[in-house]
Amino acid sequence: VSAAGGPARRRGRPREAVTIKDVARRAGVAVGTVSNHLNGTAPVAARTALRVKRAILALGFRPHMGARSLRSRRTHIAGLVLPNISNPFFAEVARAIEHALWEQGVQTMLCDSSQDPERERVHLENLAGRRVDGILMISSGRTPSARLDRMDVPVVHVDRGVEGRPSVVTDNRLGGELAADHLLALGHRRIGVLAGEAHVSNVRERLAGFRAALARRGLSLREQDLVPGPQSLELGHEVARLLRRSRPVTAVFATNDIVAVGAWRKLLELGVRVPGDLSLIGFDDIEMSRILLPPLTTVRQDKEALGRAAAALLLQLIGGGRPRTERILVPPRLMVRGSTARRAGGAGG
Amino acid sequence: VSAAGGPARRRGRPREAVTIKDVARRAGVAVGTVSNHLNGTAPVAARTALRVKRAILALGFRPHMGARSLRSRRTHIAGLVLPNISNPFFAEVARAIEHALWEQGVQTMLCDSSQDPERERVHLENLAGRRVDGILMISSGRTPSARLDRMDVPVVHVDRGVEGRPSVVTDNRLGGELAADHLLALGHRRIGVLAGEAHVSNVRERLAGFRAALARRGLSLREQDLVPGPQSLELGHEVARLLRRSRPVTAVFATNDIVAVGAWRKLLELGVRVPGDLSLIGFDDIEMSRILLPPLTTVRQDKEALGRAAAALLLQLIGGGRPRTERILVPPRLMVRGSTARRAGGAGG
DNA sequence: TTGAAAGCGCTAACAC
DNA sequence: GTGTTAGCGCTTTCAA
Repeated sequence: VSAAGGPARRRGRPREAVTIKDVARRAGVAVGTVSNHLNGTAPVAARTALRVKRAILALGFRPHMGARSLRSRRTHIAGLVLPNISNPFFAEVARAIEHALWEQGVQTMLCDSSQDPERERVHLENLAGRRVDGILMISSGRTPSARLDRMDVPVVHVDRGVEGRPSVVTDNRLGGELAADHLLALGHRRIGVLAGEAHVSNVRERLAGFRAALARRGLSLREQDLVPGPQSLELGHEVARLLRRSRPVTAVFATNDIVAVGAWRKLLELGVRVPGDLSLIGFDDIEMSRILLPPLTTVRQDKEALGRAAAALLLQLIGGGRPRTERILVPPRLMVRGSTARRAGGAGG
Repeated sequence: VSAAGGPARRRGRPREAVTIKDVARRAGVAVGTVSNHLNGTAPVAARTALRVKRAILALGFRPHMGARSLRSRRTHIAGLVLPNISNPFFAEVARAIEHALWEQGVQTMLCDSSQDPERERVHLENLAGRRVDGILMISSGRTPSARLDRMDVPVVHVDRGVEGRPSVVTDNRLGGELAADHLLALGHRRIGVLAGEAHVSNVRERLAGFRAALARRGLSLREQDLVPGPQSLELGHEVARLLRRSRPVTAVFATNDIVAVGAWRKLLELGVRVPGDLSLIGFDDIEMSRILLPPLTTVRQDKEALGRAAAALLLQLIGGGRPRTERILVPPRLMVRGSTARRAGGAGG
């Protein structure tokens, strides 16, 4: 054995990387043995193990995950594609996902698509190129189905489900019903909706549930009382339009809390009292909803459950076993707070 | 040329991975040539290039980034370690960082430390094991310096600077001064502070600036008017304590907007009018600050600039060139909105 | 138990 | 211009 090369001398910043080979040499064993020790692949004699351990410590050896992945074909990375990490709802879901994955030794590659299908495409491509083990995705709602077909990595949709693909979503339809039933029980009959965009699946579902609940009472949503548009504070401001009707609405359902907050703000500016003059209900239950005064009545999504279930489903898919169900529905919960009240001066029923 | 193997038949989910070798065979060229074509490492004849291109398309070949990294010693991954992605300020910075890195072909590994030094340690270790090209880090403030020393990857601190290490931070000291000067100009003399924790560097800096501005007027912050604690809504609630003094404060400086929002909420509950009875100023300028009524006067941090500068600095460090400066200061900006006003009934000056 | 050696998919020398 | 080949750091047969 020649002494050529010498042990890990450190120069400059990136100190000479120490490899499993260096460890083997120093411990006087074969690289395979070090590997076995590291992974418990095969039994290693206690004495040998000790020497290996010492060598690792002395050299400050750290296994190279990339090289490991090349052989094992597992990167222990999952991609997380979402429309906007600054959106508090997505951020909370992202956090739950990151934590759940991390507990299983999987790291999260953050991909912010800005709700842009093209950017989403590039991210998907990059993730595939990295051979990530799987992908969790809150879709822009405009992801071509063919693109998903071509992925040779398991993809689980979160929050915004996609027909026929593994999805973990809140029972949005039920959520919509909860919102409607709550307002109806308070005597409201003329209800406006700040709706969101039709290509976002959960918006459609919430609306469907909402309409169904109205229909059960023989009521229906008048098209003029529905304001579509991207879910944002600005859409919330449109609440003003719903009040300029000849027969204005007495309650408003916003399909998410951001929109509801926008409406809340506008109403305050306009001097419309909530819930005195108008009841307001949102969806999601982001932290901010609790803070407003009056606090916002809303349909709560369990972000933690959403994230954990999505991570778990993805892990199952990666594991290869076809799981029992590929569509997981997380129950929503009505949070009655201060922004909704019985219809003023109404005849009721 | 034998037909053995045949073209990419897809079976099951993970379709037989097609490698550069397959492409080479199909195009009837050497792997080196394919590589050259892919990377522009060496000129490739137009005719050859065309055949390679065709083969790539036909086979649906996608270069394996992992294998590539193993040779090139560049993963094109940066780690992003932060205390809590659900915190709107961190989320906005994270978004700016992700976008800036992405534009340079670098992907972001999200590591949420939950402000926990131990979790932070494991994340740092994982990132090192992955041989990420660099790390951007919003430290828990309790990261042992030795840990950072051991990293053989460039680390850039964001938002919370660390003495003697590459950092990109808002000029927090100046920010603190801006806040104080604003309140002083409005005639306030007795000012309370909802402070945060001393191990967070930017809290210290903001406080120092705040104190310095007071001192210039011959004033000083009385210890009893300073409430320390983790920056959260709950700390904001403590504003009540500042009002129970024999000579209560007329203005309050919260070292971040979350705390300010907590205070705002508490004050509303208590029937204390803002800014009529009490002026309130925050720090950060998160989206929510604009939405409250009255909107919150605050010291704005430019999250976009912070993120971009941090990404740029990290990229420079990775490139190897020692950049001009390793401590970048982003200027803050006072946003005067509705939550501060001239001291009521004060004698002024 | 342990050692030797063959790759994982790709890049980078170096020949031709 | 293009082909060949030696690794990058690791796991995983297969022998010994």
